[in-house]
Amino acid sequence: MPTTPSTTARSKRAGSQLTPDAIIEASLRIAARGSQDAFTVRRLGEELGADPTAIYRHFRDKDELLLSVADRTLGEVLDSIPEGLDWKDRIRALAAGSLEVALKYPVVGSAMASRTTRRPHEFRVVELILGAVMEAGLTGRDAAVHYRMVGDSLLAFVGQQAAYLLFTPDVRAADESSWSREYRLVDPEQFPNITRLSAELPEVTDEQIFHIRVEALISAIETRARTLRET
Amino acid sequence: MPTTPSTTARSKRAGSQLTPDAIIEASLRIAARGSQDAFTVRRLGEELGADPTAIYRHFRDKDELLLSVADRTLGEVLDSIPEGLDWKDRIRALAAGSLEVALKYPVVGSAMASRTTRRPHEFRVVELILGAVMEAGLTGRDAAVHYRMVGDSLLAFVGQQAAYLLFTPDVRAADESSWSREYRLVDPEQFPNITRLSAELPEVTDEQIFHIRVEALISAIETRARTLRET
DNA sequence: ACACTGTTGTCAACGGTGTTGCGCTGCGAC
DNA sequence: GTCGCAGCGCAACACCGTTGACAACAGTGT
Repeated sequence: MPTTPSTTARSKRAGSQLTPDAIIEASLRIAARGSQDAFTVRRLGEELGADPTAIYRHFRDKDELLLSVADRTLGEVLDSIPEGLDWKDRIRALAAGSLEVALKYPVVGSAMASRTTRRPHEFRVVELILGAVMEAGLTGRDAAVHYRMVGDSLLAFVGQQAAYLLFTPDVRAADESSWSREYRLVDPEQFPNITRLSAELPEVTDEQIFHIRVEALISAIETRARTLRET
Repeated sequence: MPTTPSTTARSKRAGSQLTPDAIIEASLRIAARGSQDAFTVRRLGEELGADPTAIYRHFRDKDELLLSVADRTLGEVLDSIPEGLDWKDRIRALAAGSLEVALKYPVVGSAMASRTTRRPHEFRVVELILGAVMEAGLTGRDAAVHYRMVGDSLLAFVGQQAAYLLFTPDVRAADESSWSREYRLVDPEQFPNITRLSAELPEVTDEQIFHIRVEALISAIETRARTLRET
């Protein structure tokens, strides 16, 4: 059950082949292969050259492993954020970084969309967002609510994008074609707005949506701060 | 394979016990029981008093059934939106209605967070949102992008809330307690902002977050429309 | 030097999932 | 009256996460 060789400094003993770190890294390797290769316990055992069930000596269940893997990727995100940015750019960097790793490890990103890891790196992210909204001028309950808005929104969006990558190619193709095909064929009487915009709708890219959603968060914080300042 | 008795008008024959509609309604009954009762094919067969695999005579696979069920709930949402609202209140009503049915049928809401049903009612939702952003003063590409912002954001948020309801009680308890317990115990040196707000953070309710996220979307549309008007 | 203890990996198996192929049945059409 | 065939039940498959019993082995106390 203990994750480290417990007491003494004999941690370098050759006997223990598998370590939590090795398992996490193997998980990331599988996750990086996207939907081509499902992230299953048996597949993980294969990747480690060990019996699949050996994993249960180091993690209580697959969920705990997933949380640990997610926390590792959170670290990647945090390390990619440069120092010395103002609050807006810090949020932008956090958003961009989160999206990047979520697309790199889709299984992880999608599984974490409505979870909390309660692990070291998560506290750093919370601290970062709180620092940003407070630097923007919010305090107390306002800061708390706006932090949750930013945190939940980023998680949801990033999870949404990641989950999309996990769909089988045919599902994804059907999804994409609907914009350019089916939406062009709707009844103009019943759906005048769709008809009017049928040319523009398929042109919208994920990057545009991502950008505008992040800016919406930032401007919500800004607006609230200005309102407080004026009263 | 055909979903209707194919050719002639003999659709009212008594022989066929199962119909797509009956299956969808049974699915909704199970989904409404939340996480207490998993939404599985076998459970669905039990609910229908039929063999589980009989469902495959009416739906290609579980995913297609899920899309149909989701479209049905979309209808519920649309019917709950009153006439004669201005664009802001229409978006608010759509958001509130979506959240309501997603929490009523968590499995459905969570599964649809990053999907597109490509079914009748979905076109009506798209039309509704497009109408709102155009009434706000956006056109062309601006309208298209902002529609996607609203649509994707609502879906993501509602899916996130629904997914949370599906977690086993112990996972949910661990999640909730983290705010009131663990976040109070962090190192004040390393996490000054968390420490400063440790009293306010657990006080934030889902309703507050929901409200502020929806308003952020509305004000983003408003701001963009004002910018266009001024130039 | 020895037995003991606790950790780590292997193996077989369990209960659960979605899904498919085969055979029966009974209705509607001719 | 007979036939065709859609609709359903049944058994089974492949896959999933997880558990319990067992073997190998390291470190420790006597």
